[in-house]
Amino acid sequence: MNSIKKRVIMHIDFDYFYAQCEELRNTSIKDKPVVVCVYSARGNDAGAVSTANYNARRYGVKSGMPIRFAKQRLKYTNAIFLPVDHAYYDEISNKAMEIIRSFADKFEYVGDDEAYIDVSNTTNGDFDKARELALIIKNEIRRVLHLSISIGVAPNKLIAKIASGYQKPDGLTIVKPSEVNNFIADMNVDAIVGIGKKTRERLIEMNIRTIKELAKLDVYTLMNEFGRKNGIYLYNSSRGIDEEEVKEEQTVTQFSKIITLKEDKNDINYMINDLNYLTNELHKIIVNNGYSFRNVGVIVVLNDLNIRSKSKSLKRISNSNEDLYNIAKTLLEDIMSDKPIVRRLGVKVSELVSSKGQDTLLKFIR
DNA sequence: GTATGCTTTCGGC
DNA sequence: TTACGGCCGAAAGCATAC
Repeated sequence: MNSIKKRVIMHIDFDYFYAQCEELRNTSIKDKPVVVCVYSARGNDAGAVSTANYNARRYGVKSGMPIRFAKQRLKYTNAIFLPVDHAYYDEISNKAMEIIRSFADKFEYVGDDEAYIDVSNTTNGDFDKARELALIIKNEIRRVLHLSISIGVAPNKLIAKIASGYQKPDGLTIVKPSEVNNFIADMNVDAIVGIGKKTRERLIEMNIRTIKELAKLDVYTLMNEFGRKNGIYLYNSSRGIDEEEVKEEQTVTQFSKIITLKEDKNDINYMINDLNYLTNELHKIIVNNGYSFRNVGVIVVLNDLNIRSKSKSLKRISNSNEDLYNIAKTLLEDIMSDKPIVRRLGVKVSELVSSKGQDTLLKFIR
């Protein structure tokens, strides 16, 4: 029968992924706090924490934290600090994704440690079968790769994503269609992807904090307050409704490259070498992936960690290194006109067009 | 006024 | 006491056109 079938969507999330990878190749560190770090060029342990295992998290260590802060917190432990090794993590990620894909009707890669799969056909819309399948996937990933993952199973991507984070690590949370509304009712509105700080604050002003409170508003009020598109989105998602498909091919939208300067600079003349390096490296990435770009941006992080950015859309697409450098230089001159003290410098390109692409080309012919 | 698209900032991992 | 990456996509802010 080809009638309408209940959708069964899984969101799969690898637990503390980078740190877990490190535990894999050196099992002796497993019982210690493990902190995977991105060290900057400044030495002295300058840099930030990328991921930490749960032994480290118990001490309040979390991603984004300065490395030296993490060291302070773990001073009296036998903690292990390691530099990120993306090549190695990618290798493991690829193997894991291959296994997950083999169980999926449709597979969507989200990142190194995250994927959605649609298993509506495989499970015939049956959430009990879905639970068995999720356990099989977890077991298979554990058997082959010795890796633990968390899975959320739900009727759509929105709820599956919330469910995978509901119990971690090594979690499995099933939310059947009839359970969706109870599952989200008491959560804060920002559990919904798409509700950020501003929207949350505007809702708080309307005396709305939880999803069930949000669901009491009618769609006209929401459209009036947040615009047509956002209003409808809020109306639906507060009811656990989300029609987004699991997309086999999700397209890259930007590439960027950012570095921490060896020392703070407030003079563009001392930043030109770095800018040249960044645009050259970024250009290699663009070319290697077979893209052209229509937007160039420059990002600067000041010594007080405030951020400034400028970007520019091009009249026509380009893939030239000269264009990239010249535009980036102009943007940087603009940013540096009042001589702020700069700590980090980055360049990005967006509005990408695959050079081999067919359909994508059409919309750029004017 | 609203919808759309472009620019800038935010936030997760 | 302080301490601070490198990416990405999403959200927010703003400009422009009807």
